[in-house]
Amino acid sequence: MPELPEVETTRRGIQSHLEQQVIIEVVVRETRLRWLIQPDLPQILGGATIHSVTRRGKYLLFTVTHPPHPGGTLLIHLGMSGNLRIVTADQALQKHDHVDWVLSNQKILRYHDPRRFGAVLWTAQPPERHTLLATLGPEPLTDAFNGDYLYQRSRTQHTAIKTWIMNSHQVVGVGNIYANEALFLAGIQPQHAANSLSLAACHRLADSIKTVLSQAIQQGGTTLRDFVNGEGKPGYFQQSLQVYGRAQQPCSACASPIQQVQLNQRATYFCPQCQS
DNA sequence: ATAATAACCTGAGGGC
DNA sequence: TGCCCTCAGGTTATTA
Repeated sequence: MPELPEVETTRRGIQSHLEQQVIIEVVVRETRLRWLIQPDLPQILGGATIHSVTRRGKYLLFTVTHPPHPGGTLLIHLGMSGNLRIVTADQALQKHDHVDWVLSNQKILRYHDPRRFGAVLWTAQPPERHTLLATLGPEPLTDAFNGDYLYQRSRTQHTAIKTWIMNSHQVVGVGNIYANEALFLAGIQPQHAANSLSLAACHRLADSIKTVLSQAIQQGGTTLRDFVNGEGKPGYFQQSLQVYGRAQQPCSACASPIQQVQLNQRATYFCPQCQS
């Protein structure tokens, strides 16, 4: 469910409630996520102080210190259906509320994930060295990601450009909704081979990815069915979607019917007139 | 190395 | 009401 804008929206919503707080207790009700939650996580985190709440791609990173014990980083991924909310103790438990972090300010960070594709992982290493983070591509909203990078990296890649930009080893954070939207904005057909794009097209696409993701963050993300931010409220970028979920509806620019095809098992939407 | 596919899960919605 | 099918915002592991 959550792509970069939804994860960033979550981060911004929970950050101020967590930083400098001590973790009083960790309650794990379900350990079977994408990877099993390690059994000693409550012991490791009990008494630790949360220093910072940052993001790398679609991962949230909670840096904790625990003197005289070693510190480390809690990594949380929301998968397809996860969310993190700040709640109070009187908030009734819902089905699929898998983990609680009880904090010294009386608040609780609550992880909810029906499909359990998400992850809650602990690493004592610098987080960028963790196996899952070490091979990630650049952040799309930094200068390291630009048209030149996209052009150079895609020269040997015959896969569809939409599949390419959704690959976190090339660039992080772009999921199915925003891949569709960015390609529409750039005027590029999703099924074109990545190595067939001109340098100019690569620049348009990199710029479009930055624009779409930035605007979505400003609007608090996209709520299709169940995304909620740290306060439990939905985003509203869904009102700005130009192609995603709009099969057969008229293109906002030229009124041609939006087409839907399947690309690598993912629903793909584009305007056959505006995107070439 | 590259590329496509299977797999991990639950829940919602449609057709009958 | 219920059963069966398809689909869903992600990513890794496996297979050609």
